[in-house]
Amino acid sequence: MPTKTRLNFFPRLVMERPDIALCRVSTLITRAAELQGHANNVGANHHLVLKMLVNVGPCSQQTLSEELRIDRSVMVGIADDLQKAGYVSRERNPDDRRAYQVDITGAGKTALLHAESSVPKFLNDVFAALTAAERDQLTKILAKVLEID
Amino acid sequence: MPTKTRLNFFPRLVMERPDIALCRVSTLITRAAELQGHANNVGANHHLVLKMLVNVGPCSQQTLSEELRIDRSVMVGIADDLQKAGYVSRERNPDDRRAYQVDITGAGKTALLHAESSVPKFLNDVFAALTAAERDQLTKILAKVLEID
DNA sequence: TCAAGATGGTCTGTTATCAAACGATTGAGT
DNA sequence: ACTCAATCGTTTGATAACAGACCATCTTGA
Repeated sequence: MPTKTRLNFFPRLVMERPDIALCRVSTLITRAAELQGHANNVGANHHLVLKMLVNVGPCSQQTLSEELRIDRSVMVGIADDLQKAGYVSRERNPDDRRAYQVDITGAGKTALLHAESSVPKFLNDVFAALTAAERDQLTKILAKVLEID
Repeated sequence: MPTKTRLNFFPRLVMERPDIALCRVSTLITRAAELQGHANNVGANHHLVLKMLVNVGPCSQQTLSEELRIDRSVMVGIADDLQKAGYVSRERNPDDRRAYQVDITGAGKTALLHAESSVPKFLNDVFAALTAAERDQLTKILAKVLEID
């Protein structure tokens, strides 16, 4: 039988089109997260919302979605989920009755702590091939790319 | 009126969870591509298939999808599109009648050349914030992360 | 030769995401 | 006071991608 040909065409593509490589890595991350169960990248959006609420206090859905780069219409579902789980409260802002005032609850803080505890392991798995220095470089480069505001 | 608060919470997230930053960058790329019309990231998959066919010759859909990290079931649609456009031929492999023999046509080569010509500008726009050295670093880091075969 | 498993391509259902439109509310200008 | 545009949250429709099942074909091993 014809042995499986190893083409290794992709590395060349990475050099020529890093943008596509970025997309591939990001789907790779999603898969890795799914393998590890929840609280990593599956539910990453929920995770981020809780994290932000702890760090900056009560927010409107709009603020959350702008700051976290999550679409407004997606944020609706996330807020639904978190509220249903009892992780956030969601009251109308009395000063602006269009907006909600989303805030994290005690249960939400507990859940966040639990989720956070599994993050280091996850990152280690995803970026296993990278040295600490390379991870720092990557982080800085990504921050620069995202500085589009 | 209360001035729009700039929270800048996201940079902190980039430091703590580069995996999420990667995902955000990749959606950012998709958006940028859409703004610029086609032949960049919109249709990136089609582009990649043509590019690979030129470089490695006729392939089965399976080989294309493995090498390019595109799901088999997605590859079906891509091959359909390319064939319909006259950019590839698609005949059964006589040695293995399960598999197709996908090959690029003259029209496909022309289309690829045209698409390639707009890539440098696109990459420049997406990675505008990065120096040449940083782009090299990013490319190398991505290649390393993807070295999961 | 024949049965069992692997492989190539396809199709269906599910999920995540975005764009666009909508009602409700707010703010600005007149 | 009144109108008009902007904003907040929501819903709907569209698209991309993946998982899983499916059939046809090939390969392996008895």
